[in-house]
Amino acid sequence: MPDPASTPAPAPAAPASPRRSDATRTAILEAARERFATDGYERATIRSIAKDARIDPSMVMRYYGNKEGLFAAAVAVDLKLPALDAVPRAEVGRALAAHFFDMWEDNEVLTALLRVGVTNQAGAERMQAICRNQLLPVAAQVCPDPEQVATRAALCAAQVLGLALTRYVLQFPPATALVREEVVAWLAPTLQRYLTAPSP
Amino acid sequence: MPDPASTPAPAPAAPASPRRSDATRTAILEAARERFATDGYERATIRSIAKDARIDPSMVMRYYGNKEGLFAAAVAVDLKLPALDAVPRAEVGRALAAHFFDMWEDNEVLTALLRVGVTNQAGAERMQAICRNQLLPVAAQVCPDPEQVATRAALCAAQVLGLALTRYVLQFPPATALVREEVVAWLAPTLQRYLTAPSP
DNA sequence: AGTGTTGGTCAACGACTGTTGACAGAGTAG
DNA sequence: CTACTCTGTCAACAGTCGTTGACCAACACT
Repeated sequence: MPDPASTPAPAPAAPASPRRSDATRTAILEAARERFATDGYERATIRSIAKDARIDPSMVMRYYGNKEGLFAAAVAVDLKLPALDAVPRAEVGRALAAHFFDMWEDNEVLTALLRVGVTNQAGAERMQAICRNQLLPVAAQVCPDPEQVATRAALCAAQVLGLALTRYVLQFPPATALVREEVVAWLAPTLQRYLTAPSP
Repeated sequence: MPDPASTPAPAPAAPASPRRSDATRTAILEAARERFATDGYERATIRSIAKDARIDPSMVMRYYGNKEGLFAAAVAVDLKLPALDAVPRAEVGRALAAHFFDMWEDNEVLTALLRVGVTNQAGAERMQAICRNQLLPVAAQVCPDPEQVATRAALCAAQVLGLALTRYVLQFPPATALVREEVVAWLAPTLQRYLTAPSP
């Protein structure tokens, strides 16, 4: 049966089998991440990715099946969110804002996912899954009402994604001019209120 | 000299010349807006737009020159922002939040611009121009420090665009489930603080 | 009437896309 | 050495894209 997304490993039970093509595989993934981040899904062509990785386009197909498989393999996001019940309740907003800034600032995977999610259904679902699996549990640690956790997490996501959009994708000058402390200082009270304030 | 974006009006000084093809022209623009809003720039093909408008793809080229010209003609955004110096200072956040919600809710041009701006340079510049020409002057009416007007307007844009992204483009369930009063109640204090609060 | 402009259809072009299969060297096990 | 798998290159496929120009019908003007 065809299984294009998985690697054709000879030993199916091998947890880590170093292959001679690992260098090529990672080169493809790196080029793919960069292209997806700067061009979005449609304009990031397999040919351009292959050229960046200095290999033939057919290698991409062999190792990752098709373009969707390549995207799935290239974009794996771990937000590395800290446990919010370990920080003082009045500082969760600041902690989240600082963490998100640091994650976005040197992680082109997040930009790639944002750009792709806007025009590609699979990308949008991936973003939704990340929010549900990674952001929601952390929000649940500090939200007062369990019924509102999803709403409050979505509001936080909206604020963070909105800043990422204007800063990294649209590159509005006032948004790109902000330094770390400014971004954190402006966003912290917003996230704090979305997470812990009583429902308006 | 080629001037593909302008209409080939016989009388160059005529302010309003009703042409026999006006119905076709508006049909093209409506179909283009809808396609750009749902598919983004790359996947909204001229052929699909022409099929929606029930005409031949070559008509699009004749009337709007090329795809970029079509986009420029189809997406003309007027935020219709109210004068903020006319509302009580403590309510500018709520007024803005309510206005943006009403604008986004039944205006697919805004969704089209957001989707296109993420993958198309011209779209991004268009968004930036709208913020600069329409949002900035209104923000200047209520911002305490003239030097910070651009920053505060950008923060408001980030929050509004972030909610639009999660609600209309990515369609996160918690974001789409919010009703008007909830959106306004959650966003109003944020916009109020971004516009009028002292610099953090 | 005839003549020129405008609205619209049709077929095709070159370029580019994702994708496929045939084929050639490098590495390894027997 | 032989046999075989793995890695990589090359050429081509079918389809779609934006775009163009030839051609015809409907109208407007004189």
